[in-house]
Amino acid sequence: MEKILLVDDEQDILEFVGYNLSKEGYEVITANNGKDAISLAQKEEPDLIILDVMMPEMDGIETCLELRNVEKLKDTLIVFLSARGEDYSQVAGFDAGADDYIPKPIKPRLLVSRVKAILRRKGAQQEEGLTEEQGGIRIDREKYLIYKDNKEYSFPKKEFELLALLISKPGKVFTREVILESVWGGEVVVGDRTIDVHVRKLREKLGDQYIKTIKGVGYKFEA
Amino acid sequence: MEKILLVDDEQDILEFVGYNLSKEGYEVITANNGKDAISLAQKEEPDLIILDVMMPEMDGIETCLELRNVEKLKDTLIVFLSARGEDYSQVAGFDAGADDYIPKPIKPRLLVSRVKAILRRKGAQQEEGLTEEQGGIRIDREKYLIYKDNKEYSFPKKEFELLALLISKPGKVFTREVILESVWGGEVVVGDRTIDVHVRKLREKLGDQYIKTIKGVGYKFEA
DNA sequence: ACAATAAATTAATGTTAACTTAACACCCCA
DNA sequence: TGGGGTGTTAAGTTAACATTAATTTATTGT
Repeated sequence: MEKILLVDDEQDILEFVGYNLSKEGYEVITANNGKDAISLAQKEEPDLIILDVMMPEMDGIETCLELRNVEKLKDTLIVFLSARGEDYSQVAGFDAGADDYIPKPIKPRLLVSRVKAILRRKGAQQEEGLTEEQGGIRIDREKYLIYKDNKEYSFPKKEFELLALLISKPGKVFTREVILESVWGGEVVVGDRTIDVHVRKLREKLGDQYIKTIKGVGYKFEA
Repeated sequence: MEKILLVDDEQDILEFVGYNLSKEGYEVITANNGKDAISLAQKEEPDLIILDVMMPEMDGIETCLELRNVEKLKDTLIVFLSARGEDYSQVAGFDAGADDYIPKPIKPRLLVSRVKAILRRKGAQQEEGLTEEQGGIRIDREKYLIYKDNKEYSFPKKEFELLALLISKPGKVFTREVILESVWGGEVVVGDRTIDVHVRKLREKLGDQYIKTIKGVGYKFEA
């Protein structure tokens, strides 16, 4: 049974969303602020965390960033609840490392289908982890090797990590912020062109067709 | 239970692949040439068709093209089996309307995980398709893509954000002021015609019927 | 420990798509 | 019939990215 941590300051929402999810067979645990959420998440290691964006003291974005800094929650799924119109929250949310978002007002059916979809995607990724390849390129973290056309290549660390990140969710656009955060880590500040140059190297080695630029947004991998 | 139609001229392959798939709980039916495959597909309407590229008389590509001409098989999944090295078959196969391909020699585990992945992708599409679509247009923020008539388009950022805003509340009129605030952000001051031009571009790409002008008020999206 | 080599970053400059502006056409209504 | 509001096109401008080389920083081998 999949475990979902629900975080919101409003008791109503916790009950409403919690009810709908447990009805579908999920195990639901709750917290009503960011702090509790973080400690509870570490103890319970849920499969999915649903965070309200708007909360007093520590909002969803902030909470999300903190969660992402916890090693064992690195690939826990995080989904935001955000009011329509707060369009910015989507962008900011994805920057903070969210995997999806659910618009308010909450419609039970949409909620449930989103949650199902995202958990399925995760299951899919884990299952495919070792065997599945994307667009003829396979990556082996353990051996630190890239396979393409039956040949194996050994990439430098940063290039490897960058490729691994992009390929981990083919099609998804990763912003520069997310890339920096994820490949270079928290506080490191590197120049503006560093990512570009690494992308260049990857394209040089793999061919231009794999990594696509979305101007003003970021980069993505495509098969 | 999902139904898979297996097409190959070699009895060995049919048995080998068929065995591995039915072991995983799929219902497997078989044909050993293109002609039979087409008539069987029409009768049985399988969820997935696995076609060997190399077959006497009518090869996989040709069979695939014919299958794609049958209305009720339009979105049936088709996967090719092709010998390594016949790299071209991938290209030709995808041109013919294939959804994936499995390389020979066939490794049972890869085969099964590919089949699972592709059927899951289909399931996901169908389920998610319903959630956020307006008038045949769907927006995927994560991939930064617009889908219309099963085709995907990549829009520049401002156009994307503008469309996303309008489509977020179909029918609602957004004033120029609100649009500027939301797409361009707080303090930016741009000229009077800027929004018009972006609307023009969207209409050019999507067709005129979607974005409606309310004179003296603003713009809205309509299905 | 040192040179040799590779990797990562910065710097400088080129390139281009995206965005904005400008100029004018149109249309409807007072 | 003229003015407010919008549509259209093309031309101008710029922000973002690409590219290449130079420089700094790590890693490796002896």
